Amino acid sequence: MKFKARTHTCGELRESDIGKNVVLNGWVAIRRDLGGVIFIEMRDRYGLTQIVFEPHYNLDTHEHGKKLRSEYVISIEGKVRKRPEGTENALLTTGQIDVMVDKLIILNSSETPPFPIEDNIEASEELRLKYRYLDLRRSDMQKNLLLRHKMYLITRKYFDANNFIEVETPILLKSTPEGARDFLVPSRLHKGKFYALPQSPQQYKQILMVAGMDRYFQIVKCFRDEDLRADRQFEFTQIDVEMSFVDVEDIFKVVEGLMKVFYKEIMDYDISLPVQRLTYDEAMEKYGNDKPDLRFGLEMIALNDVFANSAFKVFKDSISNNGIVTGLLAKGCGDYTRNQLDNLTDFVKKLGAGGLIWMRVKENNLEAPIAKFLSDDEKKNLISKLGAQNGDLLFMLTGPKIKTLTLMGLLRLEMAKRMSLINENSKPALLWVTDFPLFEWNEETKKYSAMHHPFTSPRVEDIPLMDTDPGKVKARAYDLVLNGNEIAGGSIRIHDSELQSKMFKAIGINEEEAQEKFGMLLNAFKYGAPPHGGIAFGFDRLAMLFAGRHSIRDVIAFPKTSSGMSLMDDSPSLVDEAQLTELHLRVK
RNA sequence: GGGGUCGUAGUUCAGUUGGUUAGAACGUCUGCCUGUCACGCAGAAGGUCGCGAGUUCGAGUCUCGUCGGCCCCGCCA
Repeated sequence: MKFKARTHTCGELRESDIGKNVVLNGWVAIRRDLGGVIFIEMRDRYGLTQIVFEPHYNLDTHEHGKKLRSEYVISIEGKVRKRPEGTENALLTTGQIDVMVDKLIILNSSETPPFPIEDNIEASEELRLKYRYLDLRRSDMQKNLLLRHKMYLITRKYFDANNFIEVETPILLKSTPEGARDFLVPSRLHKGKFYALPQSPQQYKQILMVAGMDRYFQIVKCFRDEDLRADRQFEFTQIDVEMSFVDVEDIFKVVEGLMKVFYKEIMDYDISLPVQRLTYDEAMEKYGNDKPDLRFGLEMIALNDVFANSAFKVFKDSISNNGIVTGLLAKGCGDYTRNQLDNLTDFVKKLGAGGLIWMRVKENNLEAPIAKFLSDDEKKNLISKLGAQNGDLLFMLTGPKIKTLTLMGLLRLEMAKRMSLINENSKPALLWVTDFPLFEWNEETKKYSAMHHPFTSPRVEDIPLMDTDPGKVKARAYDLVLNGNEIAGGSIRIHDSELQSKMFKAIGINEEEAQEKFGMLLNAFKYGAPPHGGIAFGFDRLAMLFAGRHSIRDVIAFPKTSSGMSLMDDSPSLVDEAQLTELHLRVK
């Protein structure tokens, strides 16, 4: 089918183009056939233009135009005309003009789409994913992909300007049991052996430092076979960064610089630097979360000293077992009904809490089922410590430290929702969380494991603790948090083999095992590894936040559902027996 | 692995205590209509009530199972 190259896009024509003969190519967005005259809104990536078929203007073309339906692909030639007085459409950038059609070529017809191609549609996400090519035809989604594209450019420009080099690393590599579950790829040539897809290019980027690349970055796909969430997909994109001869502050400077450029170029907003910081311990104690949302306060308060000598058995047991009592003050919520409170109790119980202690503050006293177990002093101290006033509601949780703080952190978020404390338009709350624990106690294996990864450097002053009290060792690890979302995480790495051995020993990996699992990196380190460190951004999450969305699926062209299916291509799927045989596999 | 929630026309939804022929809006189709922009008017077609069992004289509605979407906990170095 012959058609001419467009002279203009569908978002381009203005009053200054009146009188021009133009060619437009695009889709039929909306048809309004008034019988004697047909109006078509023609759409492409750039916008909408109203084209007009009129019998007096061109009888044959008008006749032909009657065939048009939604989403037909057309090419038209016509003359730009000023719209008659009073019929301009201020909602369209092209609303001052019409294109009177001289010639229409129908390049393709279309079945009626299952949902309209427009913004603010009510189609279910399931349907949108099945017909993703139609979903992506919507300007809403095209805007998101355009934003993503812009972010790739900003990223590459920024790192290039700062002397970083983008290097690609392998997609097929050795499986390492540490960390997330690997996606495995069976080897055809090596019977019974497997490659893994990268969870991140961690070891490769460190090796690039050994190779003297000095400053590396990469926009890279990573893969983790873990359950999906609104902000987690099997495959996701990182901005991966590594630098030599640096300490924490150098990394922060580079990252903050990038965030500044992002905000400036995407939102035209000047963020104030440096970004504020909290240690992991502070974040957990005040917000019950290692990625706290600081757009609102609602801080938790540790109450162990208030109840240090409490006769209340629940507190007494908890505190003597090294647990914590944490409190949360909900200002002005003293009028919550018993039903609402039962509902909140249910909320924390379902998350694993034993129960929820609540108290209404009334006439400078506390009204609650457990009030009778507390001494007058305790009540007084509790009120003053939380800064509670009449009409307030307070919550307490007690139990093992991290678990209890986490639960209260979830209640904090729930209360923030109920109290409407989260304003989506408030200024961005950027935050560094620092001094993460180096180790994490694994109850199942009864062993310590690396919280970040086993190449993370401890704080120098904590190195002696690695032998005596591993739980107390802090790492030179950090996360960047934006509005309660972890958007980047990294660490200064170990580059000294003696310290590395100590690290492996602490997490119960002997020399032989270390060589077997991490030999590539350990061998490289024998030949002059510079001190180095880095960070990796969750690119999709960042794009999601800049797009003002609540799911990374909205900024990924072809995402999977929360059960890991692709509704458009119906994967995962069964494969031929022959394929399995070739790969030396048998399905149990 | 666990919790919550949803699944009815192409789409978004309503559907009472289990009871006649399952409704509405939008969309689609047909006819009329020369300035619409949510075009209008008149009419029509369109249903495996996710799927499978069970209870019942009778199931969209109740029970069990199962599949799928979304959210969360666990998990995600």
